Amino acid sequence: MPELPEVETIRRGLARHIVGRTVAKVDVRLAKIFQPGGKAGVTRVVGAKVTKVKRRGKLLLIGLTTEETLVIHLKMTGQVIFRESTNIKLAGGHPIPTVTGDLPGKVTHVIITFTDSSQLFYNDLRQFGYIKLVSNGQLGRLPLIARFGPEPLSKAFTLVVFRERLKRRRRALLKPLLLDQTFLAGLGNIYVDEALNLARLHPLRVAGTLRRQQQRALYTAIRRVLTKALRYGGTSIKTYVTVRGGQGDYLRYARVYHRTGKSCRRCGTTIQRIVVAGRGTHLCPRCQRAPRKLVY
DNA sequence: CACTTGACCTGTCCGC
DNA sequence: TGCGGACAGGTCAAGT
Repeated sequence: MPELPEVETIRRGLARHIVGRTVAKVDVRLAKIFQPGGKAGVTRVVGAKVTKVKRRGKLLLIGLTTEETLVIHLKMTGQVIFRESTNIKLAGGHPIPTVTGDLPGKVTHVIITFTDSSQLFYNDLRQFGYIKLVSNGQLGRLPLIARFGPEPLSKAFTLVVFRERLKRRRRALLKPLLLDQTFLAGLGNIYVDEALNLARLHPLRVAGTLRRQQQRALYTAIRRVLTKALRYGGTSIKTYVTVRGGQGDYLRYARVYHRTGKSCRRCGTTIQRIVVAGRGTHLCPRCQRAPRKLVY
């Protein structure tokens, strides 16, 4: 599920709801999700107050007064859902659309209860995600974080920086390159396809062959796509929900992702699906011309 | 260096 | 209705 726009949407929701709350209890139902597991980790969190909620790449970082941080990776199907209290209905009175429809449900693996009895649920159908507890001093040394590339929406990520990084990876193919979190932190399968289409570049183009104008187009496309997705609260396919259980709306505006067989919004050509880097890849074969001599 | 594949899991969907 | 296979938003390690 969650790429930068989804994780950032969740971050904003969390920041609004849990900052200042104090952890009363942590219920770990599936041990491997909460690391370190056992009593040790749980004990360190109980009594701590949430000071801030940040994001780096696709990671959620929940800062605690204990100088430790809960690091959450949602991977493919993780959900973080906040409920004010067990007795208060959600806005609109709608049930929370989790995978199973229940909350907690059978895919709820961790429940954090705050002292005011509000709760945070970690759901994960495929169980790829995790919650780690890391001291703030060690945060930057987490392998994932240590190797992250720039934040695509940050001021520091300029066209000049992008060009420099492309130069260093000139032999890479665009799709795997953009999926690589050490190149840029936060893009995933959806927004890579979207950005490449907007920039009119084929996923199998070799990075070093881009003309300057195409480098610029790609840079702009990445930022525009992410910004737009953020505006619509991300993309809900199957399991992504916001902190309040809402859906992201970006799929309505998607250019190619999840649109195999439909017509390109720009030229009407049928959107194609190919496999690149082992991932389903969507493109318009007319807007995104295949590199010379490439047959797939 | 850089790509591909399989692994980690559970569920859905589609064709037969 | 059942069954097998492909596929699903992400990383990681291993192989080429």
